[in-house]
Formats: sequence, C-alpha cells, structure tokens
Amino acid sequence: MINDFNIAQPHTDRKKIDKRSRLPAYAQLANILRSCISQGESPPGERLPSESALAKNYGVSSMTARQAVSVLEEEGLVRRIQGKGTFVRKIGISTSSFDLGSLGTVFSDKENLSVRIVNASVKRSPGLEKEVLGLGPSQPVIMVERIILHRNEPFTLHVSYTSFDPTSPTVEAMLDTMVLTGLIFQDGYSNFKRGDLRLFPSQLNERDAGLLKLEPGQSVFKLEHLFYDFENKPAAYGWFIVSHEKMPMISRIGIWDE
Amino acid sequence: MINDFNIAQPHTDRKKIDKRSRLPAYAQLANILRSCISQGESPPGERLPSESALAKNYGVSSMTARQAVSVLEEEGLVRRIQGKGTFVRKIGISTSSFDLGSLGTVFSDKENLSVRIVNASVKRSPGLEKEVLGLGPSQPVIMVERIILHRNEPFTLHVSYTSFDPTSPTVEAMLDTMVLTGLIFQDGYSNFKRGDLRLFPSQLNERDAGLLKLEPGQSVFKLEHLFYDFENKPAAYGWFIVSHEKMPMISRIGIWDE
DNA sequence: CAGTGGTCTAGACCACCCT
DNA sequence: GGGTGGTCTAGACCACTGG
Repeated sequence: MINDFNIAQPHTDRKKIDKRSRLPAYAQLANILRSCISQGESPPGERLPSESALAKNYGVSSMTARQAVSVLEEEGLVRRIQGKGTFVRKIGISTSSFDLGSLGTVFSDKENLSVRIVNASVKRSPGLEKEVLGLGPSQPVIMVERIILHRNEPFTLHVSYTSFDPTSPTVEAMLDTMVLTGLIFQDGYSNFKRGDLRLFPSQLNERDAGLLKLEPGQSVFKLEHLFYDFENKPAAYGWFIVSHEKMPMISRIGIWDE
Repeated sequence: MINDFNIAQPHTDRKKIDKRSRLPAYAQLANILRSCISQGESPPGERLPSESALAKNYGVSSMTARQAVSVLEEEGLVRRIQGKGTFVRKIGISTSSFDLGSLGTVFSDKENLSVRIVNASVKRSPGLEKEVLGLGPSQPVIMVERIILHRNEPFTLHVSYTSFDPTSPTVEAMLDTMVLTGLIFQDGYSNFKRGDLRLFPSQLNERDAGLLKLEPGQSVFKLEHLFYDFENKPAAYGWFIVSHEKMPMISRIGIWDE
C-alpha cells in the first residue's frame, strides 16, 4: 500500500533541482521542503517523505537528501525519529533560544569602544565572591569595576573578581582593560576552558544608575559569568549590568525567510 | 615541509578508534579531538589537523572525519574557515545562547499543571495590542489572562490578545485553556507559522505580585510573544510574567563534559 | 517483515586561500 | 599549485519502529 501515511503531495509534482546552480543541491532541496512547510502543504505533525524517497524523487544521493533534511532540523522545523520518519514540528516557545549577538555586535565595533575603570582594588575581607571562586574568606581577591562606553555613551557596567595569585596570568589580564574583549570574543586573549553564564532581571541602584546615566530603579539585565581555567578552577567571577535597550534579547522561531 | 603549522602533536601518537564499539566512529573521533582541546594540547587559536589528515590517521573516511569535526563546530569549540583550516575557538560570551528549556520542563509535567483564568474579555477601546496585531483602534480584541499553576503553586502569569474574528480557529483555541501548552510544546494545537519572542527585565506590580504570590517590586522576567498565522498575519500577542527562580536562564560555554 | 533514520565508505570535483 | 574545507555520489550495513 502506497501513501498509507499522509505525505505532502507536492513532492510528486515536484520542483527540480538545478545542478548547475551555484546554490548547492542540498540547500535547494532544503528550500523546497521549507517552502512546502511554509505554504501549509506539509502542516505541523505531518511526516515528510523519507530520505530515500527524496533522494530518488529529486535525483540526488541519499547523503545529499539527508543533508537537506538536516538543515531543516537545525532550524527547528522538523524532528527526526529513528525508525519512524521525519515530522514537521509545531512551533512552540520551548524551541526558542536567545543569544548575545547584540553584545557581540557592539563589542566588535572596537573603534567606538572605550573602557573607564571605576574601581580596582584588592579585597581581603570575606565575601560571596570568594565562595564562588573557591577561596578561603581571608584570601585576597582582585576586584575591578569598569564602565564600557560605546560611542562615548555608557553601554554596560562590568564588575569582576579574580583570585589574587601573582603567578596567574589571569591577574595581569584582568588589569589589562582590553581583556574584556577576550571574554566577549574569540579573537582576544583567553585563558579559560569553560564558562557559566546566568541572566537575571534586576533593578538599577542609585550608584550604578549614575554610572550608566540611567534612572535609578529601572529594570535592567544582570549577566553573571563564572569562567574556569584549564585546571578546572574558577578563575573569573563577575557580572555585566546592561539595559535591555542596549542588549535586546530576541528570538525568532518558525519560518521567517522566504 | 611537514608540520609547518603548529598542529597539536597528540594526533600522531594517537588513540585508536574502535569500530566494533557501539559509539559511532565520528563520535569517538569527536571525543578524542575534544579531549585534546580540553587538555590544552590544542590551545585556542591553534589549527586542527586537516580533515583529510584526520581521516588518514584514524583510518576513517573523509566524510566520517568531517562529521566528527562538525560535532565540535556545533558545540562552538572550533571554527571552520574554508581554504585555511579548522581552528580552536577561544571561548567568549558572544557564543553563548540561552534557551527556555526550564519552561518546557515544567510544562511537560502536565499532571501537575493547572490553569486559572483571571480575566477574559472583549476589548473594543484602542490600545497598543491592536497596533501590534495590525488592527484598527475600534476593532475588538479578545484578552485572556491566566495563572498557570505548577503543583498548585503559581508559576507564571500569561496575558494574551487575539483579534476577535469569529471565523478564526484561533479564537476558540484561545478560550481553550489548554491551548497554552500548544504555545509551549510541539505536541499541542498550533495554527502558527512563526513567532517572535522578546525577553525583558521587569518589576512586579501590586496586582501581579498578588496573583503570583510574590512581593511587589520584585524583579522578574517578562517574555513577550507575537505569533503569526500561515497567512503571515499577527495572530496572538501577549506575554508571560515569571520569576527567574522559576525560569533560570543559564548558558554554558566551552568544555564541560569529560 | 519492510520501512525509516543513522552511520560509513572510497573515492570525486569544486571553491577558496596562500604562497 | 598545493592544501584546505564544502559538496556529492552510489552504494552499503546497522538500529530502530511498527505491523
């Protein structure tokens, strides 16, 4: 019995793949499939034609057809289930993800970036940051507080702590104001093997508001970070304070391009 | 000239790939490469052996070696540059991404979920939500406000607006309290082709705090959504109010598993 | 059992980068 | 020109699902 499943029909009276095109075959096929979903011809929940069927119908090898389906899978549009098939996803909030691309955009505009040190000191009294860094309450930590300015306007406030170990390159790096870009980008200095980030909603206190030229009490993002060195020891703890206007957290799901 | 580049040496006195293992060859090779990075043997910025070299050295085909490298690329550990090579990334904040998995976790626990309608009405006066939905100021919209409870504790407050079009299935769906899960999951009802999500920091007002059993003025997340139907018309606008304790926004970068 | 996705081969050619 | 990643083939076998 053929077509026992509900399989989108457009794949029979099909568009062709132009092998002379500069667009790779897998991308062309991905576009065709995405279009079928977008037009509602392959509605959510429905099964796509099998990869071998796609390969035969569109005259490509199975690996190529598979690659095309992988594109849609990475876009979150379909879900593969081994032994059953590939199914069109219903869009849902839980498939969304937010990135910090807007931060990256600003920080890659290095010509318009500057850094102002607000505070730099060695702290010997106990504090939460020492627990986070795995230090004893009497071990000294270095605290550095900076305002990062973009086009001469305050962009974000960064507070960071590292253990005061004079043999560690992290210390020197911390005091180098430009290490900041190392935390943000891939092209800077970086001693770190891994990191943990956490985003909170927060409110500006008087002092921070003044530094950022914003209103006290305003809702802002607090982005905490804890980076570990290659010995798996926590090495840099701190946070960024930044307004949601400067760092919009946006996520798009489903099909936007056509 | 061999080894003109700085290429991590462990790939010469190499570990083997066990083809009888249940773990696929590409995954084994990915683990080996990840381990090299993790141990600092392939430090950030350094070039990995070429895919063809990996294939030869580890006795797999080029496609398999390529797949192994793709794993690391998706993990954000390496960056491929055509014509140049594959390079170990320095970790940076901008590579991180946050997902709403914690929301999904709670919402998939359907047995312990319940919904309480706080407010449901048709609004005919002008308002921002009508602009967002592309409606005229006098066209009616349906507003539904619900508390979603998890284990009988308030979890999030959801406010949503849809145009009051009696022919649209969205209306019925909106009034069905269970449509909510459709927005969260892939297995629910869904009329939507795409959606736009935006996360804000916010503060609880008196009323919402009471509904959520939290303190007024507390910092919380506001998650706005705008979903479009398959005719590309905005169809559902609204937001969730949820505390960061209930919806932690966490992101890990670099190498955590070993 | 047949059908599906998942892995894998042993090559090939291309586009790109650098020298 | 030689090396790199990017695409592609025409198959193969495996693991899993369902009837």
